[in-house]
Amino acid sequence: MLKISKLTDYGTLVLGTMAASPGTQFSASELSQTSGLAITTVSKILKLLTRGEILVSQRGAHGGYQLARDSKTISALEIIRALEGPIALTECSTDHNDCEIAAACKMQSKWKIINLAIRRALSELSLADLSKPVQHNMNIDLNAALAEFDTTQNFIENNNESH
Amino acid sequence: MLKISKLTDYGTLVLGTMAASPGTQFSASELSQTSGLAITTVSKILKLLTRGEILVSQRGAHGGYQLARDSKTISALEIIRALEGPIALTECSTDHNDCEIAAACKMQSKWKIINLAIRRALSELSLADLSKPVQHNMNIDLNAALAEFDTTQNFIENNNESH
DNA sequence: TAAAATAGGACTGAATTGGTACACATTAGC
DNA sequence: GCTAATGTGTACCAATTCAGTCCTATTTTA
Repeated sequence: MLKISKLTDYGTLVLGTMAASPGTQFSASELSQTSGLAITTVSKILKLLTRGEILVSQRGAHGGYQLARDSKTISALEIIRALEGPIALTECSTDHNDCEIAAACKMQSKWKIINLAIRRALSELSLADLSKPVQHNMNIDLNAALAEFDTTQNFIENNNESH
Repeated sequence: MLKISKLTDYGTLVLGTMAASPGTQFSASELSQTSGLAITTVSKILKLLTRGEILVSQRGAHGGYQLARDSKTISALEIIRALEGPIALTECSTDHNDCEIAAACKMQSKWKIINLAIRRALSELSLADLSKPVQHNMNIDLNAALAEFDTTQNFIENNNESH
């Protein structure tokens, strides 16, 4: 619940190391040593982060990884999304397409709004913020999130199936 | 990731129904019907919420459940905690007591601070807020959370094992 | 061409989650 | 008291997710 997976945790650790030396290229084995994590695990993380366009990779001998851009422009949300996959906003459509529990759909589960609010806050939190001593106010604005949510919801209703 | 489990989602649905009629007692089967959820599932939820002191139960024939107190004084955090168990703040001590990855511990994973901030915000969000149209500003104050985190951390270090 | 490195995908064991089942305890009403 | 209705507790199961590993390309440097 509201938990960050270990992979993401490790990811920020690794990214933190990289953010400390901008423009430097690190190999997976280097990062494995500095982080104390198994090289296989680090590789997996680096792979995912590259796919998420947070890192750029250089293949071949003397290859490695480096940050795709300034750590100030990399958000916590991006990192989470890269390492834990896209965030399922509308899990309703996955299971029961006939939607027996219409009442539940009606309720429009406020959690989604809260999630959205949190997500919004995370998107405003940069890797640089994560690496430095915290001196940052995360502001979660439920009203803005609600507006965003409604837009998404309308989109879904206009384009999709039941409920 | 940062997701609310279905059980919690269902839980707020059920609680929402109950909050709409304060002081009324509902049986599990009633709530099953109004929510469209299986009675077994609803029972499980109600049981957990009772254990979490969010509901009070009346056993026997014509028994049922009702809110333990005013919905304004029931926080989203409590609901989550009741339905998803205590939030593991210090997962570090669970796995590797010898703590090979000291570097990771050093980093003190800022996620925990963020989690704490979110948790703090959730504790200020009441069931009443969840049931009503949203007109509420959730404020996540990382600095306050950081202070709280440090206190917890010191406590752990003073009373516990390695690292 | 050999060595060093990333890329992709498959696989596995463990943990979590959602849901079910059943035996038991309690109470209301006849 | 008996019985039906209802909550309690525990155990269980299937499905999914998660963390981690491994193997086989592919790319690049020297």
